[in-house]
Amino acid sequence: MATTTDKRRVILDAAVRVFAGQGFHTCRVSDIADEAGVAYGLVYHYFSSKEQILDTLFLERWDVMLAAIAEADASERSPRDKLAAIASFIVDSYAKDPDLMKVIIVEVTRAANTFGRTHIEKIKQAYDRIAVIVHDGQQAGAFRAGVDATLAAQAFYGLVEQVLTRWIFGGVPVAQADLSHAKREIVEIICGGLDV
Amino acid sequence: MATTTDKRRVILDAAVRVFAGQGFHTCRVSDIADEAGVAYGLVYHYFSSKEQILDTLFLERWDVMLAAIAEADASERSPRDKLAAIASFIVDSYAKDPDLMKVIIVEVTRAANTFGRTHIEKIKQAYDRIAVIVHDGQQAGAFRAGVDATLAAQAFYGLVEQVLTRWIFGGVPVAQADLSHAKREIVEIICGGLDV
Amino acid sequence: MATTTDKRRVILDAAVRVFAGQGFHTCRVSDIADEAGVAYGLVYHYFSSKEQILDTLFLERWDVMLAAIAEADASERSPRDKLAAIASFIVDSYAKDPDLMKVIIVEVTRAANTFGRTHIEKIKQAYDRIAVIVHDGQQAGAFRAGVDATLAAQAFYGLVEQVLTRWIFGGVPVAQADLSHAKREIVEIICGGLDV
Amino acid sequence: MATTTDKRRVILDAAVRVFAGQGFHTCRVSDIADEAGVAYGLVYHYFSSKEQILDTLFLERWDVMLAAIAEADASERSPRDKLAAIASFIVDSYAKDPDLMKVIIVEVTRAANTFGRTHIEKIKQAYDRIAVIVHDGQQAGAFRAGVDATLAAQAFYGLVEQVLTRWIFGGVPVAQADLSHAKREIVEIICGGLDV
DNA sequence: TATGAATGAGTTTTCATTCAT
DNA sequence: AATGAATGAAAACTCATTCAT
Repeated sequence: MATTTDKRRVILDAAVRVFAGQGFHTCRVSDIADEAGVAYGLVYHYFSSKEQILDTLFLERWDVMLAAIAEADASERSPRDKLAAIASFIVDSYAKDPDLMKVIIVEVTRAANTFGRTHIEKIKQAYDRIAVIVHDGQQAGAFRAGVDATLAAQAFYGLVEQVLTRWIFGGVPVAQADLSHAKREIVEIICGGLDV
Repeated sequence: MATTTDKRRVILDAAVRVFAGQGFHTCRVSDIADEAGVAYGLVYHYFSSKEQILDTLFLERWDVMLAAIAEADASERSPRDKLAAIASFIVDSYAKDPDLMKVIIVEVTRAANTFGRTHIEKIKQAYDRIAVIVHDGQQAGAFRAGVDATLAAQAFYGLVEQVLTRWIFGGVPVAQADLSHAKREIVEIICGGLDV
Repeated sequence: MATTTDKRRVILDAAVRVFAGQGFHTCRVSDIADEAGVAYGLVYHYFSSKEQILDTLFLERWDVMLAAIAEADASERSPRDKLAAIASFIVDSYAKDPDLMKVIIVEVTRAANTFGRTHIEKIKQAYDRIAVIVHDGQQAGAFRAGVDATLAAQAFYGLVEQVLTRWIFGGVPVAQADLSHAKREIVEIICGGLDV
Repeated sequence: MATTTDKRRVILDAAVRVFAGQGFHTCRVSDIADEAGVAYGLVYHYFSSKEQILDTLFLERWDVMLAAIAEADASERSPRDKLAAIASFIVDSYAKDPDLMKVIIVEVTRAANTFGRTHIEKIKQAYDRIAVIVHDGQQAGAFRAGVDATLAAQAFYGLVEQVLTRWIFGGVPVAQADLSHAKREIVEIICGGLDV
């Protein structure tokens, strides 16, 4: 059993904890090195800047996310179940590694100025694919035709992000029951709406 | 002769433009002074720190927002129209001063770590009041009882923020038609849902 | 009597001493600040970088030098005396402020890679004006026509620089007698040549 | 089969190109390793520091130069022809390997502070031997007695260096005709002088 | 109020050098 | 000999904040 000591990975993982704990702007590179238990310079051996670490973290994760969305879309499920699968995936991602999701959302996805700018395109891909699911659902008669698909996709993704944000802000570990509840309700609200 | 030269106001307004343009973390206090056309030190005459400027900006605006929500809630409208009024108010706020809304959302509302922390309570008030509207709507039989009111409020607010974020990221001025479209659809989606 | 405390000047003068003593590449900005007796940051208040300080020093001095050459050329002297005046000016410049001349020569004039590059044009102006003096001397029949004027100018300037370099390397203060001797001999060698 | 892969030599040659291209202070040891196509650590296997590489380069070349001067001096030539031989040797050295000469002159010979310091003695030997040639020429009645031999030697060497410096700064490859012209004129100016 | 020079701690980044393999 | 990961000291530069005028 190979006790892998991939220092690059160690640094990346340490960065997640540090970014989540103090925030990207607030932390120092030395905090990451310390947390990783490696020499200062090694961080720069593997990454060209603090930004590039965040970059890497985001890209790694977002690609998994895009793959999950694609897979959901490609499945034989109903449109509603496709959305459910996506919501489920994101919620589970948070449950598995709250720090990582916190970093992705707080420091990248929602940071319109500094960082998000760089990744707008990549981020939009996720929105767009969800919009396609909604649109196809409308074509297939599973969803109401009268709604703006793009806006609906935003509602869906906005709600998911909002839920995670609450958990992130809350600071308390989220119970298994909350996860299930959230998964179920997210779809219920978006699909069922508020009207009687 | 009301050539009011309230330098404090001038600085505040300049800060909005600077924060919106470069981001809170990226800009320097001198950028604000330059933009305002005042001496460096004057910024510190009126504000104790860079943070305090953002603080002030947020508080000023958020109180107006809370008032608007309260007013909507207090009105004789239907629950759905109350949500419509709030959506309308926020969208109009963006139309009137996109830079300010950008700053509020990007630098405060969504900055879970650094800044948002300080204002969580204040921010939550808005969410909570919206949740109350939903809840009351359910009590009154205007909204479905089966939905989690808190989650529904998050869906509503999440969608609104998501729409603004799109506009913010887009960088292009938003047409009047987009505003009206957004106002209408936001409510339609949240209330009507996607299901046929 | 205005005890001028132009901190900018103080920094510039301190830089001369530090550059002369340790060399541009070897010294730290903090050495300059210390030598000047000012806070670290003030150096950056007046100059944008360590390089820019050297830049300023060079430009200030070289312009004086070009003016001296121009003045010598404009005078009614014989070509030989014009060269003598220039040699005299440069030698006196060294006598007056050896550190400054050391910095100019060692760190700028002779540093083909890093720094000199930037100022090649400015440096060339001096060479060219001297060449013109030689050329005019040849036209006027005061100098031999058979020699390449540009090369002769290089010989003249090369010798002057070589002499200063010796003094610089020598490290010992130069006696008045050495100065006079040098002024006289420089012209004698360049004009009289070695041949019997 | 002499596919000699003397890595030490390869590193040395690569260093010449790198030093010439970026300058000693600006380049990194890794640049040299990259240029040489060897592993980072190998540079330190053969040399104890970046300085030592420059050291080696200088010493190798300067010894050849001193030998050439000695040889010229030992020959049966006239003093004037001895100087001509030396000028010729240096000019040819530049023609053969401009980068190497550039490094020697710019980074060692002219760097009074940092590097030259170490080699002052070695450098002076060249000057001194040239001065001896001049002095002997005066004794033999071939050169004018009235001139300071040391200064004359400086004039000679100063001109040669100045000519190379021009070529170095120029950056353009030098034509064969320029080489011959320079060789001829250098001696002509130093020996014949400017006077009619 | 208003100015902007002065301060100096704090952080990123660079890179020569070492060392285990 | 050869490799390149690992180390960490060193320095430039930034900028919020203070303060004398």
